[in-house]
Amino acid sequence: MRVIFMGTPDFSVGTLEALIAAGHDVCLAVTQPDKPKGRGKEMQFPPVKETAIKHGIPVYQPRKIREPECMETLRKYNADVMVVIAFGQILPGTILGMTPYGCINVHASLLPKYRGAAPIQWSIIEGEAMTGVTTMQMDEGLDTGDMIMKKEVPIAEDETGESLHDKLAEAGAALCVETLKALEDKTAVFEKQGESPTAYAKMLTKEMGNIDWSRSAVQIERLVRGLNSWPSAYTHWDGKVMKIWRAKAEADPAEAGQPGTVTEVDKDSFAVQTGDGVLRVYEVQIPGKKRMDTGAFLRGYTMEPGTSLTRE
RNA sequence: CGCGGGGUGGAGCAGUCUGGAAGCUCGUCGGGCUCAUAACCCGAAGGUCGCAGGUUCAAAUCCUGCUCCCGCAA
Repeated sequence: MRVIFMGTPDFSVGTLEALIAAGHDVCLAVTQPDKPKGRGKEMQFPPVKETAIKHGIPVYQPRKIREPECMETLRKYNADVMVVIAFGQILPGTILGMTPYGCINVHASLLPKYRGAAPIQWSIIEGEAMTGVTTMQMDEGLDTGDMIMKKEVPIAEDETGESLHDKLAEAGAALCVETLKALEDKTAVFEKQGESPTAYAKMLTKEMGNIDWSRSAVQIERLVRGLNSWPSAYTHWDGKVMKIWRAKAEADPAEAGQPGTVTEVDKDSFAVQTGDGVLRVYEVQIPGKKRMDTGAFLRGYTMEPGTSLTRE
C-alpha cells in the first residue's frame, strides 16, 4: 500500500522500518519539527526523520498539522492509508478521512486501558502483569477509535520503562504490518472500545519522579522501574539530587522508622524506610556523575544509617 | 556561545584555593588465622594525575587551547 507515515520518537522508528521491509510504499514521513536538544542546545533531528532520510523518504515537518496548507500537502501524495505512531500532534477530522483506509494508529497498551501519552510507563507504575499493543482505526477522540488487532506482552518482575518500551515498539511494528495486511485483504475486524477501566496515562513529568517515602515500598519500586530511563525517580541526599535507578521492595523488618530514613547500609546496597516496607537501593546517580552501583557509591561517599532522604 | 559539575592505580572518592616526595575506602595477587567466611591479621603488585602547550628550580595543583563524561534547563 501507499503509506504516509506519521511519527516522531524512537518508538516510531521500528514500525517505519517494518513497513518498508514489508514492501509498502512509504511515500512521506511526517514528523515534528527539529528542536534544540541536549547540552549545547544543538538542533537535532527527530529519530523518524533520521530513519526516513536513510531510506530516501521525503520528510515533512509541519509546525501545526491543522493548518490548511498541510492538508493540501498530504493530499498530493494520494496515499491509501496513514499510519500514525507517537506522532505528537492531534490530527483533525479532515486528515482522518483523507485516505481510503483512513488513519491507523499503533498504541502501546491493551486498549481501552491506558489511553493517552505514556501508557508504557503507567502500566508498570500501576503494577500491571500484562500489557501490549493495540492497532486501531483512529477517530477524533483521544485513543478511542475502533480496535483492529492486539498483541499481549507480559511485564517482567524487573521491567523498566525502557525495556518495556523496546519490547512494545517491536511488537507494535509487527502488529502494524499485520494490520495493514488485514485491511488490504478485507479481513480486518473492527471492535468498539468499551469504557476505559483506568484513567488516562498522563504525560510524564520530572516532578513525578520525586519519591514520596510515605508511600509503600512496592509502589516506589514500581515508580523507579516505570520512570527508568526517563524521567527517572529521584530523592535528595546531602543537598544533592540522587537518582535511584534500581531498587527492590522488601518486607518490613519489624521496627518502622520515619519514612525516608536510611535503615541499613551494607557493602552493596542501602535500605530506606518507606510508609510500608523498606526499599533496598542498588544503583544510584548524583549530579555530575555517571550512574553507579550502590557499592561503588558507598566506597567514595559515606552514608550512615539514620541519614534521611527528602523531597527537596 | 543556555547554567553547572567532573575526568587522579581495576572501582568510587580526597588532594587543586595556600605549587615541593600520590592518599582514602574497596578490589586483585600472595601468606596467616578459622570448622568456615563476603569477617579478621600480615605483605605485594598496580598510576604518563584526560590530551597538548606555557609559567617555574619544582606543576595533579597556576595560565592557555583541545577532548570526553555527567546534572539542570529546553
